[in-house]
Amino acid sequence: MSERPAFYITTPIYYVNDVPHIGHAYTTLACDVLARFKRLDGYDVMFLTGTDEHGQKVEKSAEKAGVPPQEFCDRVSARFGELAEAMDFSNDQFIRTTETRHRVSVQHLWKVLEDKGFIYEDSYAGWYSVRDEAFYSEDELSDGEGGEKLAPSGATVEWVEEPSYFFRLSAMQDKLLALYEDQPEFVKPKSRLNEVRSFVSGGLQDLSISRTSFSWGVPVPGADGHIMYVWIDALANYLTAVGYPDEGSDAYSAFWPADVHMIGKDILRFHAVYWPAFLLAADLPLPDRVFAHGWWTNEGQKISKSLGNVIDPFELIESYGLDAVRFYLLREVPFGNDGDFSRTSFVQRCNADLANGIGNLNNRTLGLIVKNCNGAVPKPNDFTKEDNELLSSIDNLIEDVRAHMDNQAFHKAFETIWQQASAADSYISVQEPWKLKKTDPERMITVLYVLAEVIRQLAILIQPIMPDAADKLLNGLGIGDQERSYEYLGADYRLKPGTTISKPGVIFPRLEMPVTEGTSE
RNA sequence: GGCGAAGUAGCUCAGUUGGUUAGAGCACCGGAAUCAUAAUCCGGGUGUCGGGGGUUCAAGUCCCUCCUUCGCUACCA
Repeated sequence: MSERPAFYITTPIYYVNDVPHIGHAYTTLACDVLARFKRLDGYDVMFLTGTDEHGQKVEKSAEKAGVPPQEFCDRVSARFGELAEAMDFSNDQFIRTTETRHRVSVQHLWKVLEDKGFIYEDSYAGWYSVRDEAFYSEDELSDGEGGEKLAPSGATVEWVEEPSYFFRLSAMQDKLLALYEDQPEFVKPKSRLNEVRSFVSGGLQDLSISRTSFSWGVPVPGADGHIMYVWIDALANYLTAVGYPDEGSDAYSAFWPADVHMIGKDILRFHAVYWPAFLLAADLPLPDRVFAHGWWTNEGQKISKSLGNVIDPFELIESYGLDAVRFYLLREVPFGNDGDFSRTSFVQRCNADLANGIGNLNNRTLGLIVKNCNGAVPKPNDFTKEDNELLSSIDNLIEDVRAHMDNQAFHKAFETIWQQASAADSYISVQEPWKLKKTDPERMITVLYVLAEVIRQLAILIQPIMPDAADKLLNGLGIGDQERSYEYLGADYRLKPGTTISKPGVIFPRLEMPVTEGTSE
């Protein structure tokens, strides 16, 4: 085991009844950036993602596709693996709930909960619509012409009862409220904590956690015909991945409890209420934080399959390049808020910050060095006040960036970094090295050195969000693979004079604005 | 209906415990420069801080009220 501090971050496991879309890419990207940041910052990181593969919908979809459920899962799960590859995600594991290790883990967790008295058998009853495959509560129903009950969809419903095991969620209310009180950052953003608190304050009903009406799931130990129903099965993946039920394993002792469960706001309750309730009941340590991010709209429209405006991450990468896609998604919108995806804002953002910003800064600086310093990093003379101001602000930048990253405030972290790129542009305009070439070549050398050093640190800092572009920038400055962690930020590892510099290529291509469509609707 | 959040520049948003002429980025306009992917730099605000009332020497910031928008209000994930 290493001496480094551990950091465990998870995405939700994605349901294989769906194909990968921008929402999946977004959640996992946020985790990827944080995971990469933490690795560079000296942490031993476990970054987990995967797929949720059980349930009636999967069973039905497989049937429809004419393949066994497992084969269906293999097929769809692979698509999420392809997304991870296309997005250059650095996950350490890809868990699937159909794996044996997960069955063992979740059955063990079940038994623990049962032994501690949190599980009991009863029957689950309600108004069920066969057509909608869903239960409805009494107040959602309306009366049909023949006196029968109708669902909001207009489908007829019938009263059904099936035996089911229940989890005593109702017994956890006080403990949960105490959790939100004692650990107010357990749920972020804060508005989500308010929602959760108000939900729990209103009282909790016990949770039905098994089914007998279908069979694609983890069998309930010692209860023939029962399979586990979604929550315990799905959420327990976070434990499985680090070795549970072997609480003495290296992975478990290093990584549990998780530091951040990253989720979309749609599954907040399950992570902020059910999950800690299960863990409290099982006497297991609780994760530090559940972060619920917002949703994307597409050009102002709500995204839905029926509207046909789903954003395909593969297509985006194809159109704009991976660096731009990764950057835009986490820079454009305050993380936690909903955001609107638009081609115009995409192109504007990427051109302004990437092509015209860091890309241009790199190009003009290295271009001047190649032309005027024999293609090598020059040896600087004494730094002036202006030089020291620029250098010291970038030497200390990691402090602010780290604080923002620890709050999952990605947009602020990047804003902080880009402010320095902007400061470097101001600096180069004031110093005018292209004029110094004739008037004071020694001074020119120092100015170009300062600029190149700023680029070195900027490139190190942006590795988490744009690993590929950062790699190109660092290669351009001759920075070796072993000199790219955050240890190498600051004044102690300044750029080495003499390093060969060649004419820079275009790292951030300028994107074309989308053709404006006619104003007619 | 109940609970909660929010309404600040054309757009997206910052505005600590109330305290000098309300800020940033983008967009826009003007000027400069020409090393660079025609990129960059400097300057420029045109805001009834949702409406109304109140507390205060002083309110975007506190109180009341009204309007608008959004979220949550349990077993699809």
